Amino acid sequence: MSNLADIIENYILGKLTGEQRQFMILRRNELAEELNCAPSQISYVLSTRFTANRGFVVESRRGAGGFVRILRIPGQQLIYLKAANTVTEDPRPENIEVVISNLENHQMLSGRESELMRQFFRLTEGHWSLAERARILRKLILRLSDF
Amino acid sequence: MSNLADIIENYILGKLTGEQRQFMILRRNELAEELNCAPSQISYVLSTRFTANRGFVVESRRGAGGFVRILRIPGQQLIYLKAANTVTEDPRPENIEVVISNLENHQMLSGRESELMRQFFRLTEGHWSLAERARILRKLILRLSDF
DNA sequence: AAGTCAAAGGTCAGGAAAGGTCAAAGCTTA
DNA sequence: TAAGCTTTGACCTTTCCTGACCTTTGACTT
Repeated sequence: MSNLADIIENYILGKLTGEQRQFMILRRNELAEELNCAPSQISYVLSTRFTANRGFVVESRRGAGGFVRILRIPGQQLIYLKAANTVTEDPRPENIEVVISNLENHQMLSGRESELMRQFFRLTEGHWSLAERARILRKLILRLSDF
Repeated sequence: MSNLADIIENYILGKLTGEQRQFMILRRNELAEELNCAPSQISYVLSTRFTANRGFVVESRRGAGGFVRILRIPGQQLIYLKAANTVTEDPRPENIEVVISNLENHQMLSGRESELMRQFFRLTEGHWSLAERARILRKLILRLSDF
Protein backbone atom coordinates (compact mmCIF):
# COMPACT_ATOMS: atom_id res chain seq x y z
CA MET A 1 0.00 0.00 0.00
CA SER A 2 2.73 2.43 -0.67
CA ASN A 3 3.52 2.56 -4.30
CA LEU A 4 4.88 5.62 -5.95
CA ALA A 5 1.50 7.00 -6.86
CA ASP A 6 0.39 6.89 -3.24
CA ILE A 7 3.58 8.52 -2.08
CA ILE A 8 3.18 11.34 -4.54
CA GLU A 9 -0.45 11.80 -3.65
CA ASN A 10 0.35 11.94 0.04
CA TYR A 11 3.17 14.37 -0.55
CA ILE A 12 0.87 16.79 -2.28
CA LEU A 13 -2.02 16.23 0.06
CA GLY A 14 0.34 16.77 2.95
CA LYS A 15 1.41 20.15 1.66
CA LEU A 16 -2.18 21.11 1.06
CA THR A 17 -3.84 20.01 4.26
CA GLY A 18 -0.84 20.21 6.54
CA GLU A 19 -0.29 23.84 5.78
CA GLN A 20 -3.98 24.62 5.50
CA ARG A 21 -3.41 25.93 2.03
CA GLN A 22 -6.00 26.23 -0.67
CA PHE A 23 -3.34 25.71 -3.30
CA MET A 24 0.24 24.72 -3.92
CA ILE A 25 2.75 25.11 -6.68
CA LEU A 26 5.38 22.63 -7.71
CA ARG A 27 7.94 21.94 -10.40
CA ARG A 28 7.22 18.62 -12.03
CA ASN A 29 10.84 17.75 -12.72
CA GLU A 30 11.99 18.79 -9.28
CA LEU A 31 9.44 16.67 -7.51
CA ALA A 32 10.20 13.76 -9.79
CA GLU A 33 13.86 14.01 -8.94
CA GLU A 34 13.14 14.34 -5.24
CA LEU A 35 10.95 11.29 -5.25
CA ASN A 36 13.20 9.46 -7.64
CA CYS A 37 10.69 8.76 -10.36
CA ALA A 38 9.87 9.61 -13.93
CA PRO A 39 8.36 13.05 -14.41
CA SER A 40 5.47 11.55 -16.28
CA GLN A 41 4.56 9.72 -13.11
CA ILE A 42 3.76 13.06 -11.51
CA SER A 43 1.45 13.79 -14.41
CA TYR A 44 -0.14 10.40 -13.97
CA VAL A 45 -0.91 11.01 -10.34
CA LEU A 46 -2.24 14.47 -11.02
CA SER A 47 -4.59 13.23 -13.67
CA THR A 48 -5.86 10.25 -11.71
CA ARG A 49 -5.96 11.52 -8.13
CA PHE A 50 -6.39 15.25 -8.35
CA THR A 51 -9.42 15.35 -10.56
CA ALA A 52 -12.25 17.82 -10.59
CA ASN A 53 -14.54 15.18 -9.21
CA ARG A 54 -12.37 14.91 -6.17
CA GLY A 55 -12.38 18.63 -5.70
CA PHE A 56 -9.16 19.74 -7.32
CA VAL A 57 -8.16 21.87 -10.22
CA VAL A 58 -4.73 21.51 -11.75
CA GLU A 59 -3.25 24.24 -13.86
CA SER A 60 0.19 24.30 -15.40
CA ARG A 61 2.53 26.11 -17.67
CA ARG A 62 5.26 24.66 -19.82
CA GLY A 63 8.53 26.04 -20.89
CA ALA A 64 11.07 28.03 -18.93
CA GLY A 65 9.70 28.90 -15.55
CA GLY A 66 7.03 26.28 -15.95
CA PHE A 67 5.05 25.07 -12.98
CA VAL A 68 2.10 23.06 -11.82
CA ARG A 69 -0.48 24.64 -9.56
CA ILE A 70 -2.91 22.50 -7.63
CA LEU A 71 -5.99 24.10 -6.14
CA ARG A 72 -8.60 22.53 -3.96
CA ILE A 73 -12.03 23.78 -4.69
CA PRO A 74 -14.48 24.63 -1.98
CA GLY A 75 -17.75 22.73 -1.79
CA GLN A 76 -20.13 24.83 -3.77
CA GLN A 77 -18.03 25.18 -6.85
CA LEU A 78 -17.52 21.47 -6.63
CA ILE A 79 -21.18 20.94 -7.30
CA TYR A 80 -20.94 22.84 -10.55
CA LEU A 81 -17.84 20.94 -11.54
CA LYS A 82 -19.46 17.63 -10.83
CA ALA A 83 -22.47 18.66 -12.84
CA ALA A 84 -20.26 19.66 -15.74
CA ASN A 85 -18.66 16.27 -15.57
CA THR A 86 -21.94 14.44 -15.81
CA VAL A 87 -22.60 15.93 -19.19
CA THR A 88 -22.16 13.06 -21.64
CA GLU A 89 -20.34 13.27 -24.94
CA ASP A 90 -23.58 12.98 -26.87
CA PRO A 91 -26.02 14.83 -24.67
CA ARG A 92 -29.55 13.80 -25.50
CA PRO A 93 -32.38 15.84 -24.03
CA GLU A 94 -32.71 13.45 -21.07
CA ASN A 95 -29.11 13.92 -20.10
CA ILE A 96 -29.44 17.66 -20.28
CA GLU A 97 -32.54 17.54 -18.16
CA VAL A 98 -30.83 15.38 -15.55
CA VAL A 99 -27.93 17.78 -15.30
CA ILE A 100 -30.10 20.87 -15.01
CA SER A 101 -32.60 19.49 -12.57
CA ASN A 102 -29.78 18.13 -10.46
CA LEU A 103 -28.29 21.58 -10.21
CA GLU A 104 -31.69 22.95 -9.38
CA ASN A 105 -32.12 20.40 -6.62
CA HIS A 106 -28.86 21.53 -5.14
CA GLN A 107 -30.15 25.06 -5.22
CA MET A 108 -27.36 26.05 -7.52
CA LEU A 109 -29.85 27.29 -10.09
CA SER A 110 -32.94 29.32 -9.48
CA GLY A 111 -36.16 28.22 -11.12
CA ARG A 112 -35.88 30.93 -13.66
CA GLU A 113 -32.27 30.12 -14.42
CA SER A 114 -32.91 26.46 -14.96
CA GLU A 115 -35.91 27.19 -17.14
CA LEU A 116 -33.73 29.50 -19.15
CA MET A 117 -31.23 26.76 -19.77
CA ARG A 118 -33.91 24.23 -20.62
CA GLN A 119 -35.45 26.53 -23.19
CA PHE A 120 -32.05 27.38 -24.58
CA PHE A 121 -31.30 23.78 -25.41
CA ARG A 122 -34.79 22.98 -26.54
CA LEU A 123 -34.81 25.87 -28.98
CA THR A 124 -31.43 25.04 -30.42
CA GLU A 125 -32.03 21.35 -30.86
CA GLY A 126 -30.35 20.15 -34.02
CA HIS A 127 -28.38 23.32 -34.47
CA TRP A 128 -24.97 21.85 -33.67
CA SER A 129 -23.29 18.53 -33.34
CA LEU A 130 -23.95 16.74 -30.09
CA ALA A 131 -20.34 17.14 -29.09
CA GLU A 132 -20.70 20.85 -29.57
CA ARG A 133 -23.83 20.93 -27.46
CA ALA A 134 -21.95 19.10 -24.74
CA ARG A 135 -19.15 21.62 -24.85
CA ILE A 136 -21.60 24.50 -24.62
CA LEU A 137 -23.50 23.03 -21.72
CA ARG A 138 -20.31 22.37 -19.81
CA LYS A 139 -19.07 25.88 -20.37
CA LEU A 140 -22.37 27.40 -19.36
CA ILE A 141 -22.28 25.51 -16.11
CA LEU A 142 -18.68 26.31 -15.34
CA ARG A 143 -19.39 29.95 -16.07
CA LEU A 144 -22.12 29.90 -13.50
CA SER A 145 -19.68 28.72 -10.87
CA ASP A 146 -17.92 32.04 -11.17
CA PHE A 147 -20.93 33.99 -9.91
CA MET B 1 -16.17 -28.17 9.20
CA SER B 2 -12.82 -26.89 8.20
CA ASN B 3 -12.68 -26.44 4.52
CA LEU B 4 -10.60 -23.77 2.90
CA ALA B 5 -13.30 -21.15 3.01
CA ASP B 6 -13.67 -21.56 6.74
CA ILE B 7 -9.95 -21.41 7.26
CA ILE B 8 -9.72 -18.20 5.31
CA GLU B 9 -12.68 -16.72 7.12
CA ASN B 10 -11.21 -17.56 10.48
CA TYR B 11 -7.83 -16.24 9.50
CA ILE B 12 -9.32 -12.86 8.68
CA LEU B 13 -11.70 -12.86 11.61
CA GLY B 14 -8.78 -13.76 13.83
CA LYS B 15 -6.77 -10.79 12.72
CA LEU B 16 -9.75 -8.54 13.17
CA THR B 17 -11.05 -9.65 16.53
CA GLY B 18 -7.79 -10.93 17.97
CA GLU B 19 -6.06 -7.63 17.49
CA GLN B 20 -9.13 -5.57 18.24
CA ARG B 21 -8.77 -3.89 14.91
CA GLN B 22 -11.50 -2.16 13.00
CA PHE B 23 -9.83 -3.00 9.73
CA MET B 24 -7.11 -5.01 8.09
CA ILE B 25 -5.25 -4.94 4.81
CA LEU B 26 -4.04 -7.92 2.89
CA ARG B 27 -2.53 -8.90 -0.42
CA ARG B 28 -4.75 -11.40 -2.16
CA ASN B 29 -1.92 -13.27 -3.82
CA GLU B 30 0.16 -13.37 -0.67
CA LEU B 31 -2.60 -14.79 1.45
CA ALA B 32 -3.44 -17.30 -1.25
CA GLU B 33 0.16 -18.46 -1.29
CA GLU B 34 0.33 -18.61 2.48
CA LEU B 35 -2.81 -20.70 2.69
CA ASN B 36 -1.91 -22.67 -0.36
CA CYS B 37 -4.98 -21.98 -2.41
CA ALA B 38 -6.08 -20.24 -5.57
CA PRO B 39 -6.25 -16.45 -5.31
CA SER B 40 -9.80 -16.51 -6.55
CA GLN B 41 -10.70 -18.48 -3.47
CA ILE B 42 -9.88 -15.45 -1.38
CA SER B 43 -12.28 -13.46 -3.50
CA TYR B 44 -14.90 -16.12 -3.02
CA VAL B 45 -14.65 -15.99 0.73
CA LEU B 46 -14.69 -12.22 0.77
CA SER B 47 -17.81 -12.07 -1.33
CA THR B 48 -19.69 -14.75 0.57
CA ARG B 49 -18.60 -14.22 4.15
CA PHE B 50 -17.59 -10.61 4.47
CA THR B 51 -20.72 -9.02 3.15
CA ALA B 52 -22.30 -5.75 4.15
CA ASN B 53 -25.14 -7.66 5.71
CA ARG B 54 -22.74 -9.29 8.06
CA GLY B 55 -21.16 -6.03 9.01
CA PHE B 56 -18.19 -5.76 6.72
CA VAL B 57 -17.05 -3.53 3.93
CA VAL B 58 -14.42 -4.76 1.54
CA GLU B 59 -12.49 -2.34 -0.61
CA SER B 60 -9.72 -3.16 -3.01
CA ARG B 61 -7.41 -1.79 -5.62
CA ARG B 62 -5.97 -3.64 -8.57
CA GLY B 63 -2.70 -3.20 -10.32
CA ALA B 64 0.76 -2.74 -8.93
CA GLY B 65 0.58 -2.14 -5.22
CA GLY B 66 -2.91 -3.51 -5.14
CA PHE B 67 -4.52 -4.56 -1.89
CA VAL B 68 -7.69 -5.63 -0.19
CA ARG B 69 -8.97 -3.75 2.83
CA ILE B 70 -11.56 -5.27 5.08
CA LEU B 71 -13.45 -3.03 7.49
CA ARG B 72 -15.89 -4.07 10.12
CA ILE B 73 -18.84 -1.84 10.50
CA PRO B 74 -19.58 -1.32 14.09
CA GLY B 75 -22.90 -2.59 14.97
CA GLN B 76 -25.60 -5.00 14.99
CA GLN B 77 -24.90 -7.49 12.27
CA LEU B 78 -21.67 -8.36 13.94
CA ILE B 79 -23.51 -9.66 16.94
CA TYR B 80 -25.24 -12.25 14.80
CA LEU B 81 -21.97 -13.28 13.25
CA LYS B 82 -20.32 -13.74 16.60
CA ALA B 83 -23.28 -15.71 17.83
CA ALA B 84 -23.09 -17.99 14.82
CA ASN B 85 -19.46 -18.56 15.57
CA THR B 86 -20.11 -19.61 19.16
CA VAL B 87 -22.20 -22.52 18.03
CA THR B 88 -20.16 -25.58 18.87
CA GLU B 89 -19.67 -28.60 16.63
CA ASP B 90 -21.87 -30.78 18.85
CA PRO B 91 -24.47 -28.37 20.11
CA ARG B 92 -26.08 -29.82 23.19
CA PRO B 93 -29.19 -28.08 24.48
CA GLU B 94 -27.15 -25.98 26.90
CA ASN B 95 -25.05 -24.55 24.08
CA ILE B 96 -28.11 -23.76 22.03
CA GLU B 97 -29.69 -22.04 24.98
CA VAL B 98 -26.57 -19.97 25.59
CA VAL B 99 -26.51 -18.78 22.01
CA ILE B 100 -30.18 -17.91 21.89
CA SER B 101 -30.36 -16.16 25.22
CA ASN B 102 -27.22 -14.26 24.37
CA LEU B 103 -28.85 -12.93 21.24
CA GLU B 104 -31.93 -12.08 23.26
CA ASN B 105 -29.85 -10.20 25.79
CA HIS B 106 -28.40 -8.15 22.99
CA GLN B 107 -31.92 -7.42 21.85
CA MET B 108 -31.24 -9.08 18.55
CA LEU B 109 -34.14 -11.43 19.06
CA SER B 110 -37.55 -10.56 20.35
CA GLY B 111 -39.05 -12.72 23.07
CA ARG B 112 -41.31 -14.40 20.57
CA GLU B 113 -38.46 -15.03 18.16
CA SER B 114 -36.19 -16.60 20.70
CA GLU B 115 -39.00 -18.74 22.02
CA LEU B 116 -39.65 -19.86 18.48
CA MET B 117 -36.06 -20.95 18.11
CA ARG B 118 -35.99 -22.70 21.45
CA GLN B 119 -39.09 -24.66 20.63
CA PHE B 120 -37.80 -25.53 17.22
CA PHE B 121 -34.70 -27.17 18.60
CA ARG B 122 -36.52 -28.78 21.45
CA LEU B 123 -39.07 -30.33 19.14
CA THR B 124 -36.49 -31.65 16.73
CA GLU B 125 -34.14 -33.08 19.28
CA GLY B 126 -32.67 -36.32 17.97
CA HIS B 127 -33.89 -35.73 14.47
CA TRP B 128 -30.49 -35.03 12.96
CA SER B 129 -26.86 -35.43 13.75
CA LEU B 130 -25.42 -32.87 16.11
CA ALA B 131 -23.27 -31.50 13.30
CA GLU B 132 -26.39 -30.98 11.28
CA ARG B 133 -28.12 -29.20 14.14
CA ALA B 134 -25.11 -26.94 14.39
CA ARG B 135 -25.28 -26.16 10.71
CA ILE B 136 -28.97 -25.35 10.94
CA LEU B 137 -28.60 -23.12 13.94
CA ARG B 138 -25.78 -21.19 12.30
CA LYS B 139 -27.78 -20.71 9.16
CA LEU B 140 -30.83 -19.59 11.04
CA ILE B 141 -28.82 -16.97 12.83
CA LEU B 142 -27.04 -15.73 9.75
CA ARG B 143 -30.36 -15.54 7.94
CA LEU B 144 -31.63 -13.29 10.68
CA SER B 145 -28.74 -10.96 10.11
CA ASP B 146 -30.03 -10.33 6.64
CA PHE B 147 -33.19 -8.74 7.97
C1' DA C 1 11.03 41.94 -34.62
C1' DA C 2 12.06 37.46 -35.90
C1' DG C 3 14.40 33.42 -35.29
C1' DT C 4 16.55 29.98 -32.40
C1' DC C 5 17.32 27.36 -28.36
C1' DA C 6 16.94 25.22 -24.05
C1' DA C 7 13.88 24.25 -20.43
C1' DA C 8 9.84 23.16 -18.85
C1' DG C 9 5.45 20.28 -18.88
C1' DG C 10 2.12 16.92 -21.82
C1' DT C 11 0.91 12.57 -24.16
C1' DC C 12 0.76 8.04 -25.23
C1' DA C 13 1.81 3.21 -25.95
C1' DG C 14 3.27 -0.71 -23.70
C1' DG C 15 4.85 -3.88 -20.13
C1' DA C 16 4.19 -5.56 -15.48
C1' DA C 17 1.65 -6.29 -11.36
C1' DA C 18 -2.21 -6.68 -8.91
C1' DG C 19 -7.17 -8.05 -8.09
C1' DG C 20 -11.99 -9.60 -10.38
C1' DT C 21 -15.08 -12.82 -12.88
C1' DC C 22 -17.19 -16.80 -14.24
C1' DA C 23 -18.05 -21.36 -15.76
C1' DA C 24 -17.23 -25.89 -14.69
C1' DA C 25 -15.74 -29.56 -11.83
C1' DG C 26 -15.66 -31.41 -6.99
C1' DC C 27 -17.73 -32.19 -2.51
C1' DT C 28 -21.42 -32.70 1.15
C1' DT C 29 -25.54 -33.63 2.80
C1' DA C 30 -30.27 -34.27 2.99
C1' DT D 1 -29.66 -38.06 -6.75
C1' DA D 2 -30.66 -33.13 -6.38
C1' DA D 3 -29.24 -28.90 -4.17
C1' DG D 4 -26.01 -26.15 -2.68
C1' DC D 5 -21.49 -24.99 -1.19
C1' DT D 6 -16.33 -25.03 -2.50
C1' DT D 7 -12.33 -24.70 -5.50
C1' DT D 8 -9.88 -24.01 -9.33
C1' DG D 9 -8.04 -22.13 -13.56
C1' DA D 10 -8.41 -19.44 -17.65
C1' DC D 11 -9.14 -15.01 -18.98
C1' DC D 12 -10.33 -9.90 -18.02
C1' DT D 13 -9.82 -5.26 -16.19
C1' DT D 14 -7.47 -1.89 -13.55
C1' DT D 15 -3.59 0.50 -11.93
C1' DC D 16 1.11 1.65 -12.05
C1' DC D 17 5.33 3.25 -14.15
C1' DT D 18 8.59 4.41 -17.64
C1' DG D 19 10.61 6.14 -21.79
C1' DA D 20 10.31 8.14 -26.22
C1' DC D 21 8.54 11.87 -28.43
C1' DC D 22 5.64 16.31 -28.67
C1' DT D 23 4.38 21.12 -27.55
C1' DT D 24 4.80 25.40 -25.22
C1' DT D 25 7.24 29.22 -23.29
C1' DG D 26 10.66 32.58 -22.14
C1' DA D 27 15.21 34.26 -23.08
C1' DC D 28 18.77 35.26 -26.01
C1' DT D 29 20.61 36.56 -30.65
C1' DT D 30 20.87 38.99 -34.56
